[in-house]
Amino acid sequence: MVHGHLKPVSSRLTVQTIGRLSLYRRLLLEVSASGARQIYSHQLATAAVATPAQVRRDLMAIGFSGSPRRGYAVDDLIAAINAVLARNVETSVALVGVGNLGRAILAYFANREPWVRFTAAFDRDPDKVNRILHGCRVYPIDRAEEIIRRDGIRAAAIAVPASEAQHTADRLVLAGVRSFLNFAPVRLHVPTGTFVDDVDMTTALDRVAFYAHQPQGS
Amino acid sequence: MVHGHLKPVSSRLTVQTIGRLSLYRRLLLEVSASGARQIYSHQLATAAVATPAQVRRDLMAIGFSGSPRRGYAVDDLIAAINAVLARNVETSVALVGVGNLGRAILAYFANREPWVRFTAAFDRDPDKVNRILHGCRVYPIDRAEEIIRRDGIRAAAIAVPASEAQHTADRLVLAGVRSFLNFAPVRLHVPTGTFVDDVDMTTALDRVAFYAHQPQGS
DNA sequence: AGATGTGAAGTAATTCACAGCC
DNA sequence: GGCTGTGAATTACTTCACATCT
Repeated sequence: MVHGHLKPVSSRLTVQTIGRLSLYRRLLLEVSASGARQIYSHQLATAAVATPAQVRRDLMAIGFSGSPRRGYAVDDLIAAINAVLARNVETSVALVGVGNLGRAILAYFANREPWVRFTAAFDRDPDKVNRILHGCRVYPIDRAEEIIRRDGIRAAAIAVPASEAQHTADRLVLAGVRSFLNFAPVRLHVPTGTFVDDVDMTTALDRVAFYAHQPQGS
Repeated sequence: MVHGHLKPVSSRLTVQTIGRLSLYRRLLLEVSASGARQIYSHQLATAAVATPAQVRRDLMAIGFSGSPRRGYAVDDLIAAINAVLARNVETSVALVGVGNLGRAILAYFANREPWVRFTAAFDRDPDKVNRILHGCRVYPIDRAEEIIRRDGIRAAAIAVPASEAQHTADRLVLAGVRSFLNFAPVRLHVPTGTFVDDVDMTTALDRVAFYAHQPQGS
């Protein structure tokens, strides 16, 4: 779930379009690696479990055109999505909370998305500090504001316990963070213009449990 | 993101209502622990970062009524949500893939949601098998069908590499699983009547990176 | 007075369907 | 012929606004 609000952004780029562009890019990178140079909207739609019209709308939203005969040029499309999603620069992300979940996040993203890098992690526990985990240095939490300001970090992942999440977010906002990946099972209150993407595994598991009990079919 | 599709379920219970009910329950459990017996829609809405009308609609959808004078009875509401979300029974969930992420999932959910339990985990690696992690026994992947059938498990979390996710899902569907929590960064193709909730950290991180670059405000 | 419950309105997102092009 | 691009239609979701109740 996404909240934190009000980012109409350049005209027609909604949150869900951004999400699907991320998915398309991932699929296209595989397609490209497999050697294909062109792809049709219906092929991309099948891979993305979406409709061809949806794919075309999304590509229209970023101003990317295909050819009626040959579809979309795979590598050009990847480049276009790269340009939109991260402005062709590497994004630095901070991580707060280096528990089980935080470490799994660092491991998961190490070398997975070259355009995003966890450049600093923070934890309150002195035993965790000053190590390097999966290429990311862990600092004491008190240095968060200083380092985030120094490095101009504007995105952060929150992997602290639920009870500390709001306070953590408040501090990070003051330090200049305006985009959050929130793993804590609470909703964060943030100022207008700040983005929050909730990765709410708790809610997700509850939904899965609910549908497991629904009578089969329909 | 949620796909897998077509669960109109009992009239007005949409996927997002189910998700918010999960959130409300979590908030209400805290409210209840703090001693409050009644709560107004606007209070719950503030905690959930939603509107009061949304909260009332959601509660209407599960047929729960409050009193104009005193709002909603906290414990009754928790009970009502429990009845809807998991039919008041404990849901058994299988985990496939006991890597970094899979282990973090087991750790994260251990004792977190009493109404859901990871009762069996599966992995291909013989070194991981036959241990008990956070109360969950790890079996060889070849025994998945057998054990899922035997225990009547209908929900599963997929935490295998992207390249194996579809194949894993196919096998689980055959064994009787009809609701998936998918952590792999791919979209699963599943039969109608099967539910998939994607916990797509990759997409989420890309979104966060995108909004980190958006000009501040609005 | 200040809540709830809800029809009606509004807004957002998706899909249809078809003109235009290769 | 079969694809793209897109206005129009549809569907889904949220919010308004007010009658109703205590």
